[in-house]
Amino acid sequence: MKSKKKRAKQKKLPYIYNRKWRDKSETDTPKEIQPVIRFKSKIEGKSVLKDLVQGNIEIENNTIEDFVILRADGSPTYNLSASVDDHLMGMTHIIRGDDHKINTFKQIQIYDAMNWKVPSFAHIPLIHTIEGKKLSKRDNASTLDDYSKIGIMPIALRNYLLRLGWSYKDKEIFDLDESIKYFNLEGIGKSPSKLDISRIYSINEHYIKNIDENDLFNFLITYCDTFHEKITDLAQKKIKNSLHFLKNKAKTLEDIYKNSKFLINDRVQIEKEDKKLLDETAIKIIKLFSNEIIKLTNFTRETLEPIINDLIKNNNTNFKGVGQPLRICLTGSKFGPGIYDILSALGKEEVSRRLSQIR
RNA sequence: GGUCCCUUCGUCUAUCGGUUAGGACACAUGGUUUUCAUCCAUGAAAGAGGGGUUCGAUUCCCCUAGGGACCGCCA
Repeated sequence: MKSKKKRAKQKKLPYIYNRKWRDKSETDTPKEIQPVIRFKSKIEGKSVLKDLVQGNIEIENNTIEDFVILRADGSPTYNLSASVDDHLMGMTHIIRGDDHKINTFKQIQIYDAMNWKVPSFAHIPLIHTIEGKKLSKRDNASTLDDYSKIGIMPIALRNYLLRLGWSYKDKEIFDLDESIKYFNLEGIGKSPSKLDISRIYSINEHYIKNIDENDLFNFLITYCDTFHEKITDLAQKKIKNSLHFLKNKAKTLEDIYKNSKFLINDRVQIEKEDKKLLDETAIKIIKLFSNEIIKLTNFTRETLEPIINDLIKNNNTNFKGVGQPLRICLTGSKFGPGIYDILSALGKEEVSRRLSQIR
């Protein structure tokens, strides 16, 4: 058989099992081989699958070969196992990928042969990569874990996947209750859709900014524990208090984590590139700022703003001239949360401590 | 190659015979801003092609093209 198949492929002819043993009796079986058991599939006529998504699909029965249901070792193949299992489990609806369409014609014949009630089928289109091919496990962003790793929240991915290949009017954001309430088979499109990572980021960002802050906090801590580092109770407290501004600049949990690093680590590490930005004037401004804040009893935006404004005026510079050195000294990075957010999150003592280490 | 399926902006999609073809993401420009980002405004951007049916087709039918899935003693 193997050789026949090869020949068919070379000649580019359709291969179909020749049904050689279809009508032989059991006694004709050669003794020296372990036979497989094939299903005596319909040869005449057509079959119609009333698919809940795809509509009616018609196929000539003779294009379905006598498929194997028991292997040589006696174990059942997928099509037999799936049919039996689904029947025994009382399945009423089978919703699965498009790639199972042909199997359905085989499985329906098994149901019929057993006189079982045939369930309803819905074959949903596959998800394609951006290149337009079936998404497979080999693709680097195909598993849930891949998305968790980059800080995509489950609820965001759920929302994205819900809207991929399905729609309800112009609605884009669905919480869990709405997903259940509005989802239906009728809204599913027939053509495969491509996975668009920027859309996933965008929805994730929406959830980061709009869900309850306690929920966000829990997602974040779980994420850090799993993929980065264990966050101490003290650091957790600091993050929780600052989450309202940390989340503003984030598309992913990873972004929030990065923005929180200055709260997690007490030691500030300044990159070489950034160190260059701390020239004489910058250091001078830092010193002046340090001296000013010592006098403060309240350490808030209201009390800090006049100090910074004076520094800008007296040193003939702009906000960047003061804000950037401060940010670098306090967080080790040019980028990050707003300077007043950083200052009040760290508090007067910590700010003084970090600035005193600059020389 | 055979069988089956699909086809509206770059992407996800709305439209169920009559619309300036709508929205969202992404993109571009401008504004706000304190870096990065957010936010706001504006803009560019689509019915694969050809035939029918019809007063009228993105919408219904046919053909062509393009794309996809399946073609295992895998699931």
